[in-house]
Amino acid sequence: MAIDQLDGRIIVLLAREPRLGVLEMSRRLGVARGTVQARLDRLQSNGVIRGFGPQVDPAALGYPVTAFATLQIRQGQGADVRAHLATVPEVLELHTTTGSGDMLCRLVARSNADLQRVIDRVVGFDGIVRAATAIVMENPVPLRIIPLVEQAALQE
Amino acid sequence: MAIDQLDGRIIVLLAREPRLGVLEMSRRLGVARGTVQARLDRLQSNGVIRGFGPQVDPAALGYPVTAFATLQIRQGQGADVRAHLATVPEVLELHTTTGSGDMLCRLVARSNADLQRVIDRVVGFDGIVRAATAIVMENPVPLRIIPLVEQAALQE
DNA sequence: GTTTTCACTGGGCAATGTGTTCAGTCGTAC
DNA sequence: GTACGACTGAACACATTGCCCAGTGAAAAC
Repeated sequence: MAIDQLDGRIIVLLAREPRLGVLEMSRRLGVARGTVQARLDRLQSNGVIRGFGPQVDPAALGYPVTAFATLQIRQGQGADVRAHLATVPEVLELHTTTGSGDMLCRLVARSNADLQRVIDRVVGFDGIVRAATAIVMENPVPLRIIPLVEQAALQE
Repeated sequence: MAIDQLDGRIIVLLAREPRLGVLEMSRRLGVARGTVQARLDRLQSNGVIRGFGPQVDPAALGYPVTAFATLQIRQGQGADVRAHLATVPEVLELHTTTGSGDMLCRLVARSNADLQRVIDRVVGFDGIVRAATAIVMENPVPLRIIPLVEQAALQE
């Protein structure tokens, strides 16, 4: 579960240049190929590296509008609401949070007008008492992991 | 910018089994290798596929606590706050949203106690007027893209 | 109606990387 | 002092990659 500095360098290198093969990585890092391979296997079976799925940009897919919605759920309806939201493709992410039956979800839409349709579909469900939506205007820090990995690697 | 069904199948296949090579994908999809290669190149230069970076699980790195913080920013201090938050490794993501100088950020921490330290560091900055934090308890829908890709592929 | 354009096919080629195995070295924990 | 675990450097067969090509078909332009 703890990663050392070599693990950290492997992850950071891979994050910067994902197309690198094991052989090229071992050259860059100055270690044997088998070492890199063993580390990668370990990181993946550890669950530290979940996978190498393609990072898709919703904006490029035609969904340039992102929003976060805070939902207040009627007591005992949590499971139903979760199931409902899971069926909406525009719901990219859903969290339950502290607070009385609160959830937070990330939405995307084709336009501000389309966002209204998405929100209607999201909140058009019985268990949802109230919804507050915040539309994203800028994304100064896109989802990142490198600084955290470097931090974790230093603390060994 | 629009993707067709073959593009969609490529992305979905790649999301499910990221280790697949171009040759194996062409076999599974029943098209020529060159076609898959050309589509992938196009998807990447389009920006639809941003990359294939490793998906790192913060929990496995020792940061099992996730939280979302809503920050209210003093007028005109936005740029400074952004720069400040970018230096905090535990800030994984930052958005500016509608609302009077509001920002939303995703945080991780080693424990609930550690979250206090992170929040102190985040809000210990002049331009931040107020902060409201919601701790994530469950994550019923982890960040996903496949349903949206399928939706986009159908609409052609 | 003819021609151009474009994407896809199916094949071949050299070069490279992969998965795997092995023996040898080093430091550390017992 | 010995056993263990991790790393090294090398070898091997094999599959895949990047790149090229000519041929086909359909749709768009003329």
